[in-house]
Amino acid sequence: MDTDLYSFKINLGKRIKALREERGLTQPVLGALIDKDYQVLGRIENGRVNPSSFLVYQIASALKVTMSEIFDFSKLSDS
Amino acid sequence: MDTDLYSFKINLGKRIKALREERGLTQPVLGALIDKDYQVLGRIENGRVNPSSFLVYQIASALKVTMSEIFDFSKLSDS
DNA sequence: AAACAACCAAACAAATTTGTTTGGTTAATA
DNA sequence: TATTAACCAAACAAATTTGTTTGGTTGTTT
Repeated sequence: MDTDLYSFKINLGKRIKALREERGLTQPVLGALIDKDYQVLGRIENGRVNPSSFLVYQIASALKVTMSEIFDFSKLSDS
Repeated sequence: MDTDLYSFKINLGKRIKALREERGLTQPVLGALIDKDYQVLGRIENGRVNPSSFLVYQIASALKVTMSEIFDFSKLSDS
């Protein structure tokens, strides 16, 4: 479920981090792929921001996953 | 193609508008479903903003479509 | 030990989105 | 004609994201 903003940010961050690590990419390397500083990714992965849809779209493209894949929070091991 | 921000906003807006109209919903009605003024939707549908991922997520939920469905710009009749 | 890479997090200004109000257009209807 | 609904668009303040710099931690390597 989890439809509030706080949980959304946390889950989105976890999902992006998991997908990035599955591909063996570091934040600096993924950042270079989308032309952003690694701090931008860190902020997202740690759930501190609600990133723009375009930014998530760019991340999905760089990770070669669909948007639905990124937002499929059911794939997260519930902490 | 179309990876620049300008095209992204235009295409995202067209896609949301198309999906909303397919369901016979008005901006005020869809707005009520996500507890937003209809002007917020108008701004998005007309490509004037790059909405937050959470907002798009809420719209997708209200329209009962996946995020990939919303971001599948290939389904747009090329203007 | 020193150097390096990866990452977290805070801070700041600048840019943008968001919430809201307002005025206008168009089409349908009473 | 008058009214209503739907929509576009501009404007404004407030909130938030974004870009960037800085300092710190951890683990690895030389």
